[in-house]
Amino acid sequence: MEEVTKMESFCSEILPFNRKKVIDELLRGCRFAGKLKDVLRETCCGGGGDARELITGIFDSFSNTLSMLNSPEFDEISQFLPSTQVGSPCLDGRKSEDSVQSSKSSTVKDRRGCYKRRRNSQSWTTERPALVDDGHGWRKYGQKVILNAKHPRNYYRCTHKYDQGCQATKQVQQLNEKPPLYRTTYIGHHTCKASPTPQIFLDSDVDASDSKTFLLSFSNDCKNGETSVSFFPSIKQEHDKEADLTHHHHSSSSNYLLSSDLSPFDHSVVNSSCTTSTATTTKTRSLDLDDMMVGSVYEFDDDVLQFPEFS
DNA sequence: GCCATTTGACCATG
DNA sequence: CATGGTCAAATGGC
Repeated sequence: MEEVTKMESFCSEILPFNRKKVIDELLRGCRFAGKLKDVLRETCCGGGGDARELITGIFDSFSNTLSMLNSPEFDEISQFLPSTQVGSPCLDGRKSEDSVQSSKSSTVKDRRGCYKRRRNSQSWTTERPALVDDGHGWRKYGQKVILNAKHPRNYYRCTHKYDQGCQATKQVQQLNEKPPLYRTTYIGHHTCKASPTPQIFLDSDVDASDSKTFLLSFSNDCKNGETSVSFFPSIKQEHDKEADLTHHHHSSSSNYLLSSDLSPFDHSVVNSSCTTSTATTTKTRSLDLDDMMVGSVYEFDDDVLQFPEFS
């Protein structure tokens, strides 16, 4: 299985510590994913018993992997990570900014060097007809009139920016009045511990109690030119960590962490998403599910993913 | 009094 | 220099 080979190669590069365990677990998960992929090809909705069994296997596998990665040993791994990782305090944390400021003028009005704009942070955009509660606590810190825009843009930061150092921000701008349309740009992932409420699902027709989390993996098969799709279940309590880890380690990847019911998955949507994946090798990108909503269009740095409203 | 929002100023970036 | 992202004092609501 080519996916497995790529995964092993990847793990060899970034996981020198405790590598075999991690690789074994990831390989196992990949095998399950491959089987699941085949099953889903034959069944239109993927909700059969076989799929459920495989999902359970993948669930266990990746849970184990995450547990290992979250061990203290992982801290040692982090030193091998690329320096371009997002969320570095040196890039956008206020403490480093303040230290810069303190070395300059003490005048209150003089804020030269007091902050740096965040760059390299992962961002994605949603467009929705109404402002919805995404489950996170946000605090407005600015409003700006934007050129050629009818409405001002509002700037929000996570309420846990200072108590937990969460660097997540979002920008909300109303695009239309009739019908109302709001564009929300999320920048950075939540690192705060506060667990979001499931309210994000209440805005859609999806029953929150049945909602599950899946990691969609898009990969191109170099041999026959086909794009393959795998998706894995995840756990709400852990996906923050998962997203964070993946984000830091695979900055140039193309996996999508989505929330949805398993059954209503629409193949045409999956296929159209795949065509936007430019990878000639397997790419992995995960996103913070808590910030994503069913029924929205997501634009990432270089990809577009449409996730339809389920009926 | 505390906390969130408002708003003008400051600053980074292209 | 224009634009937009962020800061922080002022303000308002509870």
